[in-house]
Amino acid sequence: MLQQTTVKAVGPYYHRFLEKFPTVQALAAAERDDVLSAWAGLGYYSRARNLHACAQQVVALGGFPQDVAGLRALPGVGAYTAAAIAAIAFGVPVVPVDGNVERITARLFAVEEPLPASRKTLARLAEGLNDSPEAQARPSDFAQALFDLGASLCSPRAPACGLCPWRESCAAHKAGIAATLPRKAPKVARPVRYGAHFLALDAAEQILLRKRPETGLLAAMTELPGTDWRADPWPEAEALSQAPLTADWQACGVVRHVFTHFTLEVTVYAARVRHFSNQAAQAGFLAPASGVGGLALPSVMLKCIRLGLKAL
DNA sequence: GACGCGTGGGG
DNA sequence: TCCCCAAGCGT
Repeated sequence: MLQQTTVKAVGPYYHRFLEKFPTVQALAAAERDDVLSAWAGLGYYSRARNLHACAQQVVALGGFPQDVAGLRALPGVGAYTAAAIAAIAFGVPVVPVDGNVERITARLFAVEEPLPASRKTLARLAEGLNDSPEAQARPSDFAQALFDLGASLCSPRAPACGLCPWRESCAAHKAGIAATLPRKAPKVARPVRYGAHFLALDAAEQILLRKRPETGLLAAMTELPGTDWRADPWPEAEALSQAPLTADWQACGVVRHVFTHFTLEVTVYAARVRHFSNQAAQAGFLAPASGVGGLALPSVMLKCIRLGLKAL
C-alpha cells in the first residue's frame, strides 16, 4: 500500500484491509472483487491484484521466502519491497532504496546527475550506507531510520541540515546544494482528455454500472457507462448517442480528475427511469444508489456518481 | 530506459 | 490554481 502512497492516506485502508483479510491465507482465499473493493479509492489498482496473487503464491509455497531473491520473485514485489521485507521482517542486512533513500544518497554523495538516469549510481552508493557494525546488527531499525531521516530532516524542499546527524559527512551540505538535490529530468506536460458518463436511477433507487476491461487503466474496476476518454471534447449529441439507454438525459456538470499522465474532464449526464429494461441491465449490473460503498469504484467514478445523484 | 499506472495533501 | 510529491512495479 505504501508504494507511492503516503502513510496518512494508507492508514485507514491498512486497518480495514487487515480486519477483512487478517492472514495471508484469508487473503489468498478471498474473491478478487472483494480485494479490489477494499482497495477502491487508494489508486494504483495493480497493487491490489498483485497482492492478491502474491498471497496465493505464498500459500502455495507454504510460507514467505526469507531472502531478497525469493521475495523479489513474488508478484508486485520489486527491488525496493524485496529489500524492505528482507531487512524489516527477516533481519537481512540490506538497504531498501526508495525515494527517501535516493534523496539522502544523492545529497550525501552530491550526485548531480538527474533522476532517473542516476538511479543505478544511487542504488550502488546506498548499498554501502549500512557498512557500520551498528547498522549491520540492526537492519530493520537502520532501514526505518533512513525512511524517517528522509521524511523529517532530509526532506525534499527545505532540508533541516542544521539538525541532521550526518551533516558533517554530507557532500551536498558542504557544497551548499542540498536543497537542490536530487535533480530531476524535466516533466512532460499532462494532456487533457474528455469523456461522458451516464447515471440512470430507477424507481427502486438503483443505478446502472458496468465493469471495466481486465487490463489497462483502472483495470477490472467498476464504472458508470460512458464514452471513451479522448483528446477532443464530446458534443452533447455525440455523447448522448452512446448513452446506455434512451432517457431524458440532463447534463449536470463536469468532473475534473487528475491521473498520473493525463487530466480527465467528464461530463456527467443523469436521468430518472421507471425501470431498467433487460437489455439495459444486461450491459452491466444494478446496484442500490445508497449502497455504493462496497463496490470497486475508483475515486473518479465516485465523484461522477455524487454529482449525478445531486442533480436528480 | 521509457512509459503506464491513482489519489490526496501541501506549498 | 498549479505543481510537486509519496515506503514503486511491470512491461
